[in-house]
Amino acid sequence: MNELPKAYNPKDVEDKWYSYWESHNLFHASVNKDKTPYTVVIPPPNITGILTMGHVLNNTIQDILIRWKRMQGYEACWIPGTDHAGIATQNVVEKTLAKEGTNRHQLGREKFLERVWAWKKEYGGTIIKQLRKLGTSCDWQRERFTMDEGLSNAVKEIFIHLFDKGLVYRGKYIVNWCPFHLTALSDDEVEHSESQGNLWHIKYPFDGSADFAVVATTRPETMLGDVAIAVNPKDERYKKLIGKHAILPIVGRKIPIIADDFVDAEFGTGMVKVTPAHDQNDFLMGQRHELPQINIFEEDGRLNSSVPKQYEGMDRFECRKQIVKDLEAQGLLLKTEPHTNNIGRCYRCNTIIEPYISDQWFVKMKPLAMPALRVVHEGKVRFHPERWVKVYEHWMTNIRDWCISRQLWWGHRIPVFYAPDGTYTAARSEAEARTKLKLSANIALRQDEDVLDTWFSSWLWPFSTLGWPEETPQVKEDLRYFNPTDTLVTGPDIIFFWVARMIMANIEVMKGMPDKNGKQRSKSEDLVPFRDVYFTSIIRDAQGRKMSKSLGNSPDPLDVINEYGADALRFTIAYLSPLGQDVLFSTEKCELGRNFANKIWNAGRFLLMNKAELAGETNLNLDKLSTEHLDLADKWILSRLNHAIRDYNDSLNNFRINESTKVLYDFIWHDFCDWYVELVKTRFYGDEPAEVKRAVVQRALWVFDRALRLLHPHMPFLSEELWQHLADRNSASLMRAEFPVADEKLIDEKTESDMAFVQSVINAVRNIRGENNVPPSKEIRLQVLAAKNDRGSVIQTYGAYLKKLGRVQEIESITASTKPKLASSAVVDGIELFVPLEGLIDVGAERQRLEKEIARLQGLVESIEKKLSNPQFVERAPKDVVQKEREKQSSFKTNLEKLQQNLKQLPTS
RNA sequence: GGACGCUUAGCUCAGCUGGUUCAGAGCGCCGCCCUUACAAGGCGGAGGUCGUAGGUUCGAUCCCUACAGCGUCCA
Repeated sequence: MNELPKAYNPKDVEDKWYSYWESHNLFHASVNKDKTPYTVVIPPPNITGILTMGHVLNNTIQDILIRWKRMQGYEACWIPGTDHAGIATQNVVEKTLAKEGTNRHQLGREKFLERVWAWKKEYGGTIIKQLRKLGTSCDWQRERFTMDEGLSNAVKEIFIHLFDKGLVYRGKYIVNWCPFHLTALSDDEVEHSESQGNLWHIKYPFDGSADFAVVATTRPETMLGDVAIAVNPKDERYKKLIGKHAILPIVGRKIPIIADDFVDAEFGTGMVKVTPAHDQNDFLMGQRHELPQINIFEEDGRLNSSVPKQYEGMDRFECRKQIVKDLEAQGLLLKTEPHTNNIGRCYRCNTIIEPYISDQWFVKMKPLAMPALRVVHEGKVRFHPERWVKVYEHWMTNIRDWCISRQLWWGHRIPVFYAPDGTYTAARSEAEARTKLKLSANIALRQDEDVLDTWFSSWLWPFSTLGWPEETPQVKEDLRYFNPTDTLVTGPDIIFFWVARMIMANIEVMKGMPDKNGKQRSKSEDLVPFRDVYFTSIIRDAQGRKMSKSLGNSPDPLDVINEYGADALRFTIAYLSPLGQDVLFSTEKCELGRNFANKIWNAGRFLLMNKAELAGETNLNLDKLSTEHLDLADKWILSRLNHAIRDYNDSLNNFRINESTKVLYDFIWHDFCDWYVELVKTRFYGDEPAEVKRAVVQRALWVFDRALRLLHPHMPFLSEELWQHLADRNSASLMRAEFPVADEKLIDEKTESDMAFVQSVINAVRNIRGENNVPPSKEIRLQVLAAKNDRGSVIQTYGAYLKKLGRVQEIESITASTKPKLASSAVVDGIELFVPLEGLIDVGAERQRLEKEIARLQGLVESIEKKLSNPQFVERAPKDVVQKEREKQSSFKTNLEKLQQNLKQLPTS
């Protein structure tokens, strides 16, 4: 066989294995009654997006989970797909049109949508292609898009369902309006931030009096739409003014002074202007007092014709400046004080949101929220980390209705049809609408122009991707089998946008769905979309700043993969990602994963070289562990391996991704490479019979095979490549190999403690060498003064290990009377070790070394002394704790005394 | 203003249910080494009174309270 290259080169293997897996259909899952399903739906990335580090983290975690479960024998199904991203996509295409000197209005709706679809076809799959580079084992046959036919039907269906149930309604309300995108946004699409502004105090003269009211406002331009002044009814200062009128400056409108509890007497002067068309609170106040609504803005934020001529057409912020100037000129501006206010901005374009009255569609959320809150309280949906439950709870109990209409073209058109007389209904088609409205066939209906919020399609994702609302046998079976899905991996930033709403939709739609055996479930049972939600960390740069395009601090994952390999990136990001904490990432950190990959590669390379050497062409069967000629190192590595398996499975079961990563790292690098491979060399190169050597190499390969299985979910490419090299796999793939199960019988404390002793002796010898600066080339002898315990025999038996790993040429037993005079020494478990170093030893350095160790032991002895001399400790602490302390005490004391003797023996130079 | 999280070695962070030589890892740093898998490596070493002040407990990095600093979300 060919020898492996000296360093691991990811480029040689990644694409090769990805296409192998895909062409062998290994990612596909289908209903299999003999297996338990394990399902994950991908958070669908935007078609406009490219792969970011956030996606890398998120999808690495999903792939780890899905590969792990798949190997464990679950029918593991990971459903991928993309999101049509209404605003973002429309934007991209509009920008292209602008470059061509045209716009969507010139093009018309139909032509424009053709352009968007064309764009989608060409660029919309970018992120999906990029995901493959990461090694994601998605079932690509199930890939969906929120605008494909099936999902569009799902959107229609749920809209009609909610409309008929009275949970979707239309109304004229204040909404968050983006003057750039010319559309309404939901509350969640508005991002609030503090900004430095002013509080302007403006005089409003009373009608027929020289006196005036003073109102304070942060938005003086909206006074053009004022219809009242409000005070708190309990405010003694203004009681007598209620019912009187003032003259609105500049406009000259006569407006009433009203009383409303909402007014905060502490704010400003305690008198506020009321602009029902441009402020949420004023809107509600206006309704209570039946005030008119005067809309002063065009959709793009310029002033409209309902204001005095000189302001018409002005931008809202220009107008603000002008109004302030004009008020000042008229002596109506009393003062201007700095004021910090909270400004809402569009989450897509950062434009300041305008509260704007318009006709919009809403979903009544309270009835949907109640069961969705219940399932989280009942633990049917669990959050990891759990603290997000509180955030969820708070939002769900204070939930507001969801504005779902958008004044865009790219999206699902609202399935509502209007009759000439103004009546309307929701329906699958115009014909159906006519039937519902009881109209004759010759009456033409008009469909609503608006489209739905993108999230109105993504909240259906856990069941729409499985084919709902189609009713074919295939879809029915898939839905029963794969829904509820198991784990959702997503960012906490979309807990309201998406997670909460999916829970609502699933409960609402899946009501009464038969279970996977076809058994009808009760209508009162809440069917959740997923059982566990893992909230990922947010990826930041090394300085802790959020990744952003404008800062340019966001590495391109494809560059990182190119430089370090996909496995290295996956491993590093998983290693850095604790549950619920942010991740500070920088590209160089991938050295961790790359170095680890290279280490594993070389361990494999070493084993394969020896396999060729010791077993030749013999086909070593790696299915079964050979238990012939087991020695301490073998038993030890089996014990460690099973520890690692247990810890790995435990950590993933508890969603501790970074911990599972550390288990792999420590076991493979430290236990396997640093110790086991080194120990095994003594047998490979020793003088045992060939048949023994074959057994040893078989076992080492077997252990390595299990290590690769453990590693596969984290590092799929590297593990597959090496696994294929270990034995003839007959076109099998590691992807579908059985995941290791911990064998508790092989976890052996005695073996581990014996081995720990051997390691301690080796460490002691290495320490002597290192501290005395004895280079590896210098030969040293080890003299052992054994106490009467079984440690002595361990040294006897495993002398070869000490020689190899401690680089000792010769080991001899001595007695108290033959202790060397000039030697470096150490004590391990009461066994005294001497390394005679005549001519090499720096006595001063050796004294220092011993003194340091003595001081350390003295510290330990003293602290235990203190504990044991405290009668309350001895009385109240559990017996075994006290007993352990006593044992520690005596062992420390023995070692301490011996060290002190040896120190005394050293000549004082 | 409310809720939540964080503060441990020079840097980035583990440390899960209070007691195991519990004070750890990686990087960086210092010394030795190209030892027949790996210099992307091996071996050894230095570095921290676990944010501050109290409390609970026989015992606190860990539990409680207050405070400070940082961060996130909501209003």
